[in-house]
Amino acid sequence: MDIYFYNTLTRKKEKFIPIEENKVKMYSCGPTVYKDATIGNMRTNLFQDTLRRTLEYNGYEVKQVMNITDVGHLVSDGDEGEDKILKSAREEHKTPLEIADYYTKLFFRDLERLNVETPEIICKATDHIKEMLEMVKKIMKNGYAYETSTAIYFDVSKLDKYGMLSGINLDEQKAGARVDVDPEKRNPYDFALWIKAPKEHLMKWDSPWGPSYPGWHIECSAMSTKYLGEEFDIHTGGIDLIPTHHENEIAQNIGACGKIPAHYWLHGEYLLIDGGKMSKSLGNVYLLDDIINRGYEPLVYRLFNFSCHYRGKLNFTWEGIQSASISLERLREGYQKHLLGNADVSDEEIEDLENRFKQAINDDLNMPLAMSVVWEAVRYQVQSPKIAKLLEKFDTVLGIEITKQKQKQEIPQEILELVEQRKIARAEKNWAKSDELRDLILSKGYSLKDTKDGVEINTL
RNA sequence: GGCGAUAUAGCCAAGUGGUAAGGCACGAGUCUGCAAAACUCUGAUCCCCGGUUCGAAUCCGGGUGUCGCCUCCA
Repeated sequence: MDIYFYNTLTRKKEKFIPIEENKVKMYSCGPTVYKDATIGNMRTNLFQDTLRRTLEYNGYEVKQVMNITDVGHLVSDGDEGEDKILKSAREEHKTPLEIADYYTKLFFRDLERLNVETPEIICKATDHIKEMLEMVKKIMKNGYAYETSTAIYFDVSKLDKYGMLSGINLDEQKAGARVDVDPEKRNPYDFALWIKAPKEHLMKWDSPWGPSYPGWHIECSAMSTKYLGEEFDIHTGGIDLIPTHHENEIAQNIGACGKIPAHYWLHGEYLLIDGGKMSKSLGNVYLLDDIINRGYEPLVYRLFNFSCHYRGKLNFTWEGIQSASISLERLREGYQKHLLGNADVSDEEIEDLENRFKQAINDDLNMPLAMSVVWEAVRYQVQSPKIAKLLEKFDTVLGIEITKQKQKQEIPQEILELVEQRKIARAEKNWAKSDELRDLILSKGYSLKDTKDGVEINTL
């Protein structure tokens, strides 16, 4: 079955044709490890994970590379201000290495909690200084860069076209739109490939231009080329990376080897908070921990993400999380029922569900549509292990651990005794006492359900 | 000012020419002493105006609203 992706480069949905049959090489822009990753960051990672899982579902062997930016990302994308890592180091009284290590660990802890598959290659910028320097030299040699007193800049005017991803037209942009343009820069959109370090700068390396450090964008060009080659299949990232980071990455690769690195560029939209953007100043920045602290398991957030297409703005609300939480529970309960069912379902029926699921994910990762097929399977008119099997297969893409059973909690003896007393009261049809006991148990933090098979006790 | 996205039931959200998927909530029912849970059933003509068409949420034109980027951000 064909797969279609929306390609930011062409602004069209295109049939996916890999360079090498049955193999996919993809590069995913990873985090700058200077602060906690937000649930917004995680949305992008979930999108990328769904992408790779979909490719795997279709039988592709995926080689995914993800970078860890631990140097060079300045406070401003206009190549101004402090390095983000250094800024955090100063504020937290730690070394840059400590900062990077600390936030890298937290990042991967969150990915693991969200059941995100680990990329085949994870590479740190600081481990690839040599490759980056080589690339800068190459770009310079090809005539696409120039030196100033402070940095090596990429000269965007040397390109036939700068702005192919974001659709900006340099002629139409106001030259002075960016404040504080470095007077030595030839064009406002020129960006730093390499930056000369001030004396006290903590992170710097030797180079033909003295002690210096890399610009933000060169790492991705250098590392993608090293691990995936000059041309690979898919490049992913958040939508905000389009106008600067990815645009510059393309410029660098063209400057170095004349090629646009990736054939397909996929970008995930923003997560909104209560209808607006997430920002520190508004105080609405949420971490995965915040969701966990409210008593939800991390995979609830994963399922929540499937309620909307990755190219649409997803609005985060606690109501939405609650909705996803209930859904997750019902999906898992539904799976268990099918597992224990004994009805037969025709192979044609199974095949039909499977086809429609695959069609949905293969159509530019249409997860909301795919979920509707999942629900159809879960709520099928009869219960059958065949459907359970099918759901397990779906879950290789969903990653919501649909086979997971509710944990049996350790119930304290005190509660068990009260439940026993209530059982006797009920047998005597002493409803008043029965309800009194139920309220008492409730006040101690446990809820009761009277089912056909006896009493079910749950913690609140 | 430039670029872009979006407007579908209370909420979230699919659907891009043939009479509106799905989830959550609400309501009703089954079950239960009651409750809870579970299951079943129930709801929208798709921002407004005009046009194209046998036929439009879906195409075109105009309008309005919301949001994002161009400054840090996935």
